[in-house]
Amino acid sequence: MSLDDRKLEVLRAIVEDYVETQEPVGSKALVDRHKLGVSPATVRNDMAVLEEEGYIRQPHTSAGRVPTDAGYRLFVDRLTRIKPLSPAERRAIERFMIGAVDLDDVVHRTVRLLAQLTRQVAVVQYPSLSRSSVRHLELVPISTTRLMLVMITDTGRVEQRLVEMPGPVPDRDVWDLRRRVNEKLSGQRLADTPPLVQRLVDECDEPERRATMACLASVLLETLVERSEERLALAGTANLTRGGVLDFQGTLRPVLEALEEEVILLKLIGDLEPRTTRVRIGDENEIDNLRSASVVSSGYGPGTTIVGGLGVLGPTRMDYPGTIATVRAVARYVGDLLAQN
Amino acid sequence: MSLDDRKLEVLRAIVEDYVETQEPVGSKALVDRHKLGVSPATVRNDMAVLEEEGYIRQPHTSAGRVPTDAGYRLFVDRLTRIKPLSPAERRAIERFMIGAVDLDDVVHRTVRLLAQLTRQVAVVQYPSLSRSSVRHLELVPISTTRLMLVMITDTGRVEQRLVEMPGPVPDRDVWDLRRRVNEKLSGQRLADTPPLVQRLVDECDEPERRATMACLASVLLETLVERSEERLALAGTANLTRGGVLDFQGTLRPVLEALEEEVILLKLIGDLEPRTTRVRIGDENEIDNLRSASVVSSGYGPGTTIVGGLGVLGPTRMDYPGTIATVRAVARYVGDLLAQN
DNA sequence: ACTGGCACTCTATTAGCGGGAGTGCCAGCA
DNA sequence: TGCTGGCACTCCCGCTAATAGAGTGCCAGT
Repeated sequence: MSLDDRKLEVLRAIVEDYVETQEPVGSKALVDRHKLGVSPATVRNDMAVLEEEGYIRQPHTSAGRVPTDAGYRLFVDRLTRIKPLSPAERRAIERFMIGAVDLDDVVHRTVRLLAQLTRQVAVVQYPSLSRSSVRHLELVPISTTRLMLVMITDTGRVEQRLVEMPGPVPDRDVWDLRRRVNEKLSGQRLADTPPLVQRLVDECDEPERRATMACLASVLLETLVERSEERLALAGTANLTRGGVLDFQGTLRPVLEALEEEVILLKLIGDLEPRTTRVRIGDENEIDNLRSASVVSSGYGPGTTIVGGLGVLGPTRMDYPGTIATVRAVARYVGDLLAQN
Repeated sequence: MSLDDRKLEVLRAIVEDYVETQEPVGSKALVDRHKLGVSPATVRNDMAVLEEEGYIRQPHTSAGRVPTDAGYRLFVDRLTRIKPLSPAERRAIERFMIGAVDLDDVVHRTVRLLAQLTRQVAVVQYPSLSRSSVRHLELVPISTTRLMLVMITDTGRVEQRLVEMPGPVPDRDVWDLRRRVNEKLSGQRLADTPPLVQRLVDECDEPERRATMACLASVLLETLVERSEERLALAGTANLTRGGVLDFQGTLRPVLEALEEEVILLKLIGDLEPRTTRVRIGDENEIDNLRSASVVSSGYGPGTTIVGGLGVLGPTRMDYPGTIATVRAVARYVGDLLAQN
């Protein structure tokens, strides 16, 4: 027994109603609200089948039906009509984003914008270092044996690290280091730098300079490439409390805990494919704490490349079409913004 | 009728028990748990007085007593014996903080440490720009008409801004600008810079350079001094869910909302006096959303100066002595860490 | 293949009823 | 004067029972 058109229509109606009302939906209410052209009894039969197939379930005998994760999945995959953004939303995006002064500002505005538009928790990843190129490296003497290494990427990120030197480094050596490092690394994608950095060390002939360069190199590699520091911004946590304690099966606890872990958040919005919006529903999230949540995420970047991810997290009972549209639009907008640099 | 010693002792007992058990405490339970040397009836009389004076109240007739905000205030002001940190806590602080590689790292570790030790929401302000001095200013050409201005402060903060120039700026001019700006501003406290920056512009004789310098100056003043960008780190939100829904009168909503507003958080941990730990209890917070919360905060910085604030936020029903001790210890530790730079 | 009817199940709500904790008050005692 | 034991009172909490209502599954009829 497969699912004919009407059954799918019934599923859509159930999802839509449940998302809106937050209450299990029964056969009678369904035919009342949606012109399905059949009687409640017929709908009940369809429901029985849908339940059999695992797309809906009843919280208790003789309550209405509620979509399962599989039901939402089917809804998202086959039943979602792309909902164009309202002009109001378009305007909101523009109004929110114009006047951003630097990358920090862009990221913060984006994350708040997302949270506000979707009324959900929003996450935005800073442009990933490994996907950026070096625009400039600066060395600033802090003390005789300490340098501050500042790296600026083409995506506007600025990272700094303190470098402890093996011995005093005179100013002119700093200048020299600075020149050589920039010559070799400027314009290179960060992911490609390791061999270049190694070469830099090898090319030093005087042992002293070699030592300082080695120091610098190790910091560069270790903290900027390997431990490829990803940064995140988060907003809209308060939105978790909408819909009472009903969503998230009683406690926000696990969700809040998950949101505190950068690693987890990165997993949520990582590994994205260009120009697609990914939806992970309930159980599809590998993280146990987020079994009652859904995540809609998308990569962003200039053109079709991806330099980072962004997304929103909410109860599985969420307005998927709207959320997907918004996330996609914002991601595209941010990408264009970056392209302008 | 004033409060004699025993009444104060009763208040202390009530606060301590209530904090521990989360339940209204009655006269019988009190004499059982604390050796007060008097009978329940006597305690009841004392309680009646304490209630009269507004330090405790009963949730319902014939329930036990619960401290009021005023009661906690009295407890904190007069009844708190300073509780020394346990060796375990001391060790935790050290273990947590060693190996911090840069300011970002220090701040993040600190905020997580605070959240973990106090089991509360922790807030840490980055060293305030206005209280820091300029260590170095760097200008990096991004395009012919765009410069990236990078400022490094003595507290380790690195701030960057994009500067849009009125016309193309040749490289040697950039070098010149860079030198002059650094000569004038290095080592100056940021709060003192406005007149100096103005002077920089005045001293330019050629009209072209004057124009670029003016541009630079306006960005410097506007974004770094006036809109003196304060940054914050937050951790431990999940701790709000401890103690069920009982604290915070039912909803986390308002609290979570407040925590999203940087301005509010800054107010909470701002205006601190050196070497003191401030406690704001319930109604003492000006922010309506936080009427059911308490904030323990302290300034930190090298020596007795303050470069930023940190603190924790939790239910009014919190372990004040312990929290105060922890906040103070962490603040001091971070201050010492900064002093080592 | 759809429909109306019907009996059934289960939930949520309400009311009623002790048990128990805690109080306030009072009279007695050091 | 201040503390204590005793006692009646109040109110919450938890339990049970009863009821109303929503929704279902099934069946016979069209």
